[in-house]
Amino acid sequence: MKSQASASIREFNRFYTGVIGLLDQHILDSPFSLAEARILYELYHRQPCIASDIMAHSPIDKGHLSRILDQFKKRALLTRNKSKVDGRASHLRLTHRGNIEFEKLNQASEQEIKSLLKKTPVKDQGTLVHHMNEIIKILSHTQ
Amino acid sequence: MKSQASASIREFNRFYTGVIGLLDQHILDSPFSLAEARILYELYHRQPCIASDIMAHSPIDKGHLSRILDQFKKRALLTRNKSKVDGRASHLRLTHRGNIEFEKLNQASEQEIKSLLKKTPVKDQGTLVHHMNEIIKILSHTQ
DNA sequence: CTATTTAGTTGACAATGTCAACTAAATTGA
DNA sequence: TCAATTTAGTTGACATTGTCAACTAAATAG
Repeated sequence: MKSQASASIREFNRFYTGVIGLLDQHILDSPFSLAEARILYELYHRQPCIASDIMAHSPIDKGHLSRILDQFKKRALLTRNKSKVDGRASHLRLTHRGNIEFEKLNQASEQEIKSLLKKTPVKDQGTLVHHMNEIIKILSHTQ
Repeated sequence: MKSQASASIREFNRFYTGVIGLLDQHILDSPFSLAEARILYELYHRQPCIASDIMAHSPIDKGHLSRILDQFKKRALLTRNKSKVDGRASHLRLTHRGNIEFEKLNQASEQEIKSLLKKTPVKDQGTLVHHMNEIIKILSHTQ
């Protein structure tokens, strides 16, 4: 690898860290932390699931996760039902309210992206998505 | 914008957050936090500069920055010289040791990228960089 | 069955980030 | 010119977030 490549990648990383920062701003106006928003996303898409499913797909400490789930339970966003086949695990499911909260967050995120792209011609938006998909293809073996 | 585009962008964001996480791992083995590493990067490239130059280019609270600079001073990585033209500001410069430390971090980062790409054919590495540069072009107006 | 692994909880704590009040110097503008 | 405002940076107090290890209980392996 030319060392140039690694410099370019690092430049992209700094740039894109900024983009992600901009796009995460909507979370600041929500009742969720970044970690909570991520967990909510995982719950929404994986439910019913158990805590270790989430840990397998999201880099979070199990103590931290356990407490976030407590919080969600207290806020009536989540139900935890002890599994009948494995007494150690609990089946996690979002409540109606939990699903609604996720969808609100999701819509805010969509708005954030629209606002980011409001000066980007639609044609370029398609090209952008293409480049992103290609990057995922090339790097997918690393994840 | 098709809502498909925003879904793709969010998928890329989740994916790339993971990549950045992998590439930042070397910082865990270093004597620097993520924020410190970022500040060190800015200092290295902008020196001599003042604290507000860094704040203008890095999204960090001024209190936080002030304390990180204190730390760097204590660890003999940094000198602070009160400006003669503006008595409020101090000129920041890395010491020899500070520069060395940055270069070590930089090399570790380069290693991290090499290791990430070790299964990626060189040709794909070039293509990857191309896609990254195109994304920067398309989104550069947002930063 | 013992030994180990897995799922999750809890306590203690460290690291990190945030907010506001504050000093001092520079700049603005009537 | 000089009071008002802005800018640069510091400090204290605090909240949030993340990390580590010890622990219970259930499941699984040999």
